[in-house]
Amino acid sequence: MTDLKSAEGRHGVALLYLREDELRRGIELLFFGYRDFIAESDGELETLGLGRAHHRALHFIGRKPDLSVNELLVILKITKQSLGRVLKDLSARGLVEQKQGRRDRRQRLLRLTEEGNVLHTRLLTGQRARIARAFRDAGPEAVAGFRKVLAGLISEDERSRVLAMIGQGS
Amino acid sequence: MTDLKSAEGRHGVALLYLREDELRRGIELLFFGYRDFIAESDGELETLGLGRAHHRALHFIGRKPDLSVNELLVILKITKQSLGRVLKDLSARGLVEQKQGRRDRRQRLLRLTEEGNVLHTRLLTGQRARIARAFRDAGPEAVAGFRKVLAGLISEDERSRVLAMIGQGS
DNA sequence: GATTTTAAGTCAGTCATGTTGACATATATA
DNA sequence: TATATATGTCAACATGACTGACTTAAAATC
Repeated sequence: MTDLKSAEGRHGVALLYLREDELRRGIELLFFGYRDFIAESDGELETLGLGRAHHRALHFIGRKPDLSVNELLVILKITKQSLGRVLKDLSARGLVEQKQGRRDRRQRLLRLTEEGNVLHTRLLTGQRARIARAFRDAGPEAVAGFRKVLAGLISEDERSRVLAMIGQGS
Repeated sequence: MTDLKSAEGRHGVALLYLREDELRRGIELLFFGYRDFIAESDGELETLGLGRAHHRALHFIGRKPDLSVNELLVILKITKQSLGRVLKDLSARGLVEQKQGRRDRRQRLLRLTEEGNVLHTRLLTGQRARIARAFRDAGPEAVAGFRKVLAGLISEDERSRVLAMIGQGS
């Protein structure tokens, strides 16, 4: 009855799920859900003297071995200098190694060491457990919706590229 | 055929959406979707010399005026010292004001000034536009699924409290 | 009424992670 | 040969978190 601003479709149909407070709920759910999901690995990382930045790099390197530094920069959207520090830490701890590219010898291709892979797997397993529980509790249709909405939140000019990188579907 | 680890239900039914790579996709979608969603307000904030921390505080104060400092601390899950700096900035810029609680005079109740409310509205409008587009493109069922999954990602021991705070449903 | 707990604020120091800007080196490409 | 690209590095700085210690005022409890 109240608070239906910008929630009327062009046929006068009330699009209830687009009401202001429904949008606010979506925004806040994203905040709390993301926060708690991401906080999960923190304990494990802390014992190793690593942070979330290291985790992100580890994730994308583990996911696609022989990734170039530049590809990783594009994925993470941080500066070369920021990533440089992270990679130095990971190398120093023997979690990541770099080798010269064969086709392009300017490139330094990144991959996890065996030890790095162990950590990557351990962290990923924890995150998968959490998201798997949420997925299972919510059911397959909900999961499809979850993806659809998140895909729509990705910057339009990168969406197709990002979705292609993430994998089929979406 | 391949990669069905932990994706078989106890009846042997392949729960495709729980396959390892589907979970990974979910994790990555969350990363990219959240990142781009959150990055949106940054420009506007930067021109004011404010950051995301200020935005979060502003959001929850605007959303529930006369919030106590402690309530805000619980919501944001940061330390008193971190919040202190943020509130000092917001007060100094005349965006937030504090008044003594009447029932409990130890409390400092927070609310936005008129100017603070203008900024809050401006930022929220931008975020709403983005999420509204994603919601509209995805449709109501997808939105319901989006919420269901995100609610499931919230820490179990706080979930009901957080969901109650966010609002009806979910 | 005295004691303890709670709400809030503050000072000081540290850490993680991001930023700019400038510059160097090796290699690929035009 | 000249230019562009991929990477790395030095230095300085900003933001937003943290810990630990301590204060003040008010409420709650003994």
